[in-house]
Amino acid sequence: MNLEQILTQRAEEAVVALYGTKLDANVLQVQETRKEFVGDFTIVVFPLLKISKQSPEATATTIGDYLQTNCSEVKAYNVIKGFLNLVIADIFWLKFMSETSFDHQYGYVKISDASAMKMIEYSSPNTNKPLHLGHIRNNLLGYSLSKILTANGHCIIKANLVNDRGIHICKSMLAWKRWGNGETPESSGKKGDHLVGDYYVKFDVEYKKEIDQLVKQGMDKEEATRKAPLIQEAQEMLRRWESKDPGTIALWEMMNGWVYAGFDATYQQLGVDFDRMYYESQTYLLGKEIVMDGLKRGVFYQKEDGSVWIDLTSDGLDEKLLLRSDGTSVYITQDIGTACQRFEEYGIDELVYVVGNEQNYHFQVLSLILDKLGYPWAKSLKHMSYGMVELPEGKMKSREGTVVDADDLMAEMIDTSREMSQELGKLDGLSPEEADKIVQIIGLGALKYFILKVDPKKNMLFDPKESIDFNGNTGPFIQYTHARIQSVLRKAAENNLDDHLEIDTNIVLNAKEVSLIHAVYNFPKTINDAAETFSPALVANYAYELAKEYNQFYHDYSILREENPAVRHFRILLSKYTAQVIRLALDLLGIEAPERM
RNA sequence: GGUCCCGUAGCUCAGCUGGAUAGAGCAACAGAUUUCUAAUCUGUCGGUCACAGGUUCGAAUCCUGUCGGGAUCACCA
Repeated sequence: MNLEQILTQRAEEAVVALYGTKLDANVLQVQETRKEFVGDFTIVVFPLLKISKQSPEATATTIGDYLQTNCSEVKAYNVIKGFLNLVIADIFWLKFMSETSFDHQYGYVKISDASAMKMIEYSSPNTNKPLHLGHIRNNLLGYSLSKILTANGHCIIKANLVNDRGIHICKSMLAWKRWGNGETPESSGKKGDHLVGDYYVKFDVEYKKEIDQLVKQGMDKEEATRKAPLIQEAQEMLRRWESKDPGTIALWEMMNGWVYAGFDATYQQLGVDFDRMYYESQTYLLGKEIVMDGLKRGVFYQKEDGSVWIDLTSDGLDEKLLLRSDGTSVYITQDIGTACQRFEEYGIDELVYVVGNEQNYHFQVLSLILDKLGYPWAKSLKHMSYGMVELPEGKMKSREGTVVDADDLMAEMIDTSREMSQELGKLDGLSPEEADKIVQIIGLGALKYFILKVDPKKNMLFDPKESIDFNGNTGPFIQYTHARIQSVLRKAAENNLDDHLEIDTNIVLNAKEVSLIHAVYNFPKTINDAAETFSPALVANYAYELAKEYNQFYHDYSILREENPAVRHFRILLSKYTAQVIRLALDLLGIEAPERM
């Protein structure tokens, strides 16, 4: 039970004792006291006036008196209008400090009683082009969310569904066959995913030329788009792929292999990974039987041309196609199949899709269909919907070449962090390997934090100039605070000041110290909230607040020069815990916290 | 047109299960270094929380409407 819950309970007892009325749940609000007032927690008494039949001030004072007398955690109180501010006894904070262990990962996070098995699908790239900034947001969110859910005691399976088939892959294959001259990643020195992406672009360029040509010859634009020889050839290639033509399959496997090698490198640098890979080439036929079965049971209906539909108009949605008139699957058919497969294969309790908000409608429909099919877990599908990443010059458009490539972006961030580190002399005395490592940690920390600090569901603006700022609300600022605390701790160790770090419960805390402990104390709550709302941004902003809090603490005190050993030990320990919580919070974001920088 | 999301300082963002005088960072200006890392800290400037109603002791927060921005409504994935 945390402090807020204890106080809520005590206050409810107080109301029973003083006014003889039992309150409904949630009538009583305990919240943190705002910085400008004295106190740690505040109870708002306005809702109690009907019961107390007293003025706000009198009610607050009466309850304050009771709590001070009967609740050992409450040391003092003050009343401002209808707000009862409670001051928590130092002994509570000191006990918290001495009883809590931060040494192992999440060791002190209360694991919820019903810890669940969850699968979280993220990344989901196409194999016809390299990853870009939008994928970075997806990957960072997915990876961070999986860590946050793990920290809450859940068992998480990280899954990636690779879209490795379809007309877009055939476009790359065709262009490579025609204009590639046997170019490979080895022969060209290009990363495999970039190489294949280049041929995808090449196809588009040539395809456009053909369309223009046909239009010039008087053909209708739409017809030209359909009848251009290149697109027809690509479609023919897709048919050969689907009939498992050996030559086509071999080419497909070779080029996809290049792409996977490229993706692996990107994933590795970004620091994300997966427990289970799914490939659309293996799953795209799933779901058809389930749809046919649903048709038999009358959940779906068939039109005259043989296509299968579901009518969702009574749910405020539209009619949705499930099987084409030629009997082949569409996107959602496959998703129905893979969802069933996953719940059967792993017995998971929840399936989370990290997918952009342009697919909100799709997932709404998917969940509804599965519900109508009678699957009890249909409501356990969760869509972690996130907004688009925009650039100062507008939206990313691959056609207009305004896409920010993931590999380029990471390289740029690292370069910038190297320049800034060098300017400040931070790399002096480091070996080239050490310098590379630190520069990478900081550059990527800046990128990850910049993206994760924003509420996932909102569209965000990515301004490259601002993202490489290392001051203020940024990843490097938090990393730097952590590194500086480590420096303090090293110094303490050198001077043998940290060898018996038990807490003297008689020392008196000041406002800054209480404020810092309070911030540390809030970490588990933050992780819980982040898991419930699918929002790594809560953890990010928490980490920043904590780092800022520590910087203020540090500037007012010469920790190691403090002469009272008990106080000195306490401050060293508080520094240590703060550093550990910062490191854990950054870890939940997939950001490393270096010991020095 | 239907549905969903967003609108908070010049800019980027917090705050949203209703609570006190709406907060940070950037930018601008003024300061701070005998001390553990100045990638730091302190201060000043900056607001009709898009607008209008409603709910109530109290609304940036909840409801309704309007305006503005975005997404989506394919026999694409």
